[in-house]
Amino acid sequence: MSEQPVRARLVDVAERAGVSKATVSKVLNGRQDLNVRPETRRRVHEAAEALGYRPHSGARALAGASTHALALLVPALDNPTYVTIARGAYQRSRELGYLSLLAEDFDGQEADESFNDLVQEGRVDGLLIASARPGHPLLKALRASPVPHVFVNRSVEGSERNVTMDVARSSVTALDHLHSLGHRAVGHIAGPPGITPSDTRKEAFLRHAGELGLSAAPVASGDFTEDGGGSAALELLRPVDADGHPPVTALYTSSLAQAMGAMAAIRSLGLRVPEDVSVIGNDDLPVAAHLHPPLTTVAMPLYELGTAAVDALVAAIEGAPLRDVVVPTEPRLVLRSSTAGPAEPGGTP
Amino acid sequence: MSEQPVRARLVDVAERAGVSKATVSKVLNGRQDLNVRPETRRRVHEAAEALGYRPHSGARALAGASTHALALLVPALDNPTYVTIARGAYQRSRELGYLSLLAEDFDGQEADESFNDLVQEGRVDGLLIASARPGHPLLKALRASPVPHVFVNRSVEGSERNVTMDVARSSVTALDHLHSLGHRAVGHIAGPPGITPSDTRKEAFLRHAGELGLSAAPVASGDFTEDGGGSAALELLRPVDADGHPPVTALYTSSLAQAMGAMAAIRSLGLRVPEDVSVIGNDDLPVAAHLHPPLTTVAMPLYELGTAAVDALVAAIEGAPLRDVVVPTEPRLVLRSSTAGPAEPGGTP
DNA sequence: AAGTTCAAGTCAACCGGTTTCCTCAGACGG
DNA sequence: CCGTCTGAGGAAACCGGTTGACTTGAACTT
Repeated sequence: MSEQPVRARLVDVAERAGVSKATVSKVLNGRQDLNVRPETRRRVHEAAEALGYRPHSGARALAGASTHALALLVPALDNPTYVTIARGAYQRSRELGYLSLLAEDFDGQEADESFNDLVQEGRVDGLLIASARPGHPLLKALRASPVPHVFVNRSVEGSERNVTMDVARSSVTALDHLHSLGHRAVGHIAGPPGITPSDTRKEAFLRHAGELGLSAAPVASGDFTEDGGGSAALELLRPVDADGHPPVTALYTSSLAQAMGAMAAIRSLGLRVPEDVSVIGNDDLPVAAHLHPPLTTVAMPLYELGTAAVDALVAAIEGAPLRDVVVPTEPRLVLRSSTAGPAEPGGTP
Repeated sequence: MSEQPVRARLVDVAERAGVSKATVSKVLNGRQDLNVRPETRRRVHEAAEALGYRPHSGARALAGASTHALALLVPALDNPTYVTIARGAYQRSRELGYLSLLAEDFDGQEADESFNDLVQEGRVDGLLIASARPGHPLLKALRASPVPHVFVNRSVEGSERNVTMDVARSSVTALDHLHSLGHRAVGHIAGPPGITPSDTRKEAFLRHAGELGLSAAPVASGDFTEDGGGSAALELLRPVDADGHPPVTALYTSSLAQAMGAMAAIRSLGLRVPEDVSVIGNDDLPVAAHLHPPLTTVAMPLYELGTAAVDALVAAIEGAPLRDVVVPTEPRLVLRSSTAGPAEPGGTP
């Protein structure tokens, strides 16, 4: 029954604690430029607690203080990669006393709207942007109205506010695995060109393929979707030779959806996974274990990417200078059944 | 260059249009209790446009008006079902001049926090709740502080504010399909007990199985996940008889993830989909087409569920009385390759 | 001609916080 | 004994909107 039917306000807390609004505000915001007796401090906290006081975010924002809210813009919510990042961001936000709002930014379609709704209307203090790409409308808006913001996963060249993972390393990990199984002709299904993690992964793939001395390392681009992966896979697997062997014996894809599309494409050519073609995908999401066959992946620190991005953004909001950050956790190989040694040359008909 | 570096405020618009703040506010909010000359009205709109004016949501909320924001609470964002609902909600919100915020409510874990952050701190005008279940902490909080809210998909008995789909019909559609293929023993993988769409689907399944005179219609429950579907499938498929035939020749699952788990379980018993066991899943999400084999589904109007929920909630916020709503679009069978006629009795070894 | 009505806006209080500048009492130094 | 300093907290302005009461000039009645 200590529950009030109506919201408790700052004055209510002040009255109950026997002090003024000003004092309550200062105490609850933990300002150290202030002298209050421990006893008073205690009374204030007690009153706030008892009344279940929650500051009105609008009033706070109006008074020139922080809204204690961030927004995360992701390009596609049906891509579990972003959901994982979002979870990390949400959790870390909480820990830092911020609320993180999630918005889908269909590759720029909604960017301006979201920007207006969230930033211009003063709902958030900063932006986590996972949907950046060259020419994105948001980039212009951000220059006009310089809200604190960081770029997550997809970086923006020269912005000095990118929070990313070691994606180059993921290509190396994937290739090393396939190489150690005996594969010498490996194809890579990249994401759309121009998107940084995609480009970086591709360059690292080509470089390391050279270092390993692979006999073939073709690359095809496609959307991060099943269809994108499917058509890219067909590009890489054709033409099959007289014995029915495709030009590569393994595929390394940029997303899980692409891996699914690639596996379907492989089957459509009458080939099997992994007997004829091995497949390894990026990002170890729960579904990977439930595909047929279960997919070998390179696990990326997505959750951690989310937390790191929030750390950087909150620091920026609180006045620290921004700089590029790469989360330290290394990509990790998760072995399942979609990769195996290649059929011996001239082997099974 | 019409871009101002600083936010335009109401006074700025008023000044530019040569009227008072009050007039601008009334004009922009389209209040009809007001007399303004069309000419004045035009000038106001023009000025607002030119300055790129956006009302500060906090100021607005503080002044006792609406924040023009809603929140959607979903139990799991990695379930694309909810993402689809969220998209419908988001889109419809926009059309109605609201912003819809998405929050993950891990089956009640985060409910109180979210409630505090969003409702108590005055960030939103209403709640769309897709994560309801009996005993959910939110239900108590909602009674204490009666914010406008509706329950989406998962209904709350007697609340008179449920927005749902015709899930009973989806069971009928699925069963009719399997029956027409010749299946007479069909198992159903239900969701966790106590969650309404799950219970309703199950009851409809049993009723219609009776109407069709099926020889067997066992039900097993499991989480909406792959693992949940997998273990439920094993329950239903065991024991296999001397010929290796399981007790049912088809499975109808409550979620796509369950269907994936079920297909893996079927294979683990050395059986094939659809030759030995057919599988049909609920909700036609894009991935369904890319599974192996492509999954036959019952398409539910998820997007529309999202839009209908927003319609109901906004109506409630604007003062209309609430009532239960069922979206009119009927479940639709989407035929793919995971369903086929059962093997003839005593057929393939 | 004076009173009434109405259209077209304006005034100013208010929402719930934050922050700057003050006050006030007691301690302390000279 | 008086001036000053300092610790502890208060008064009030302000943020940017909304809203109901109020003003004003013109037209319309009687």
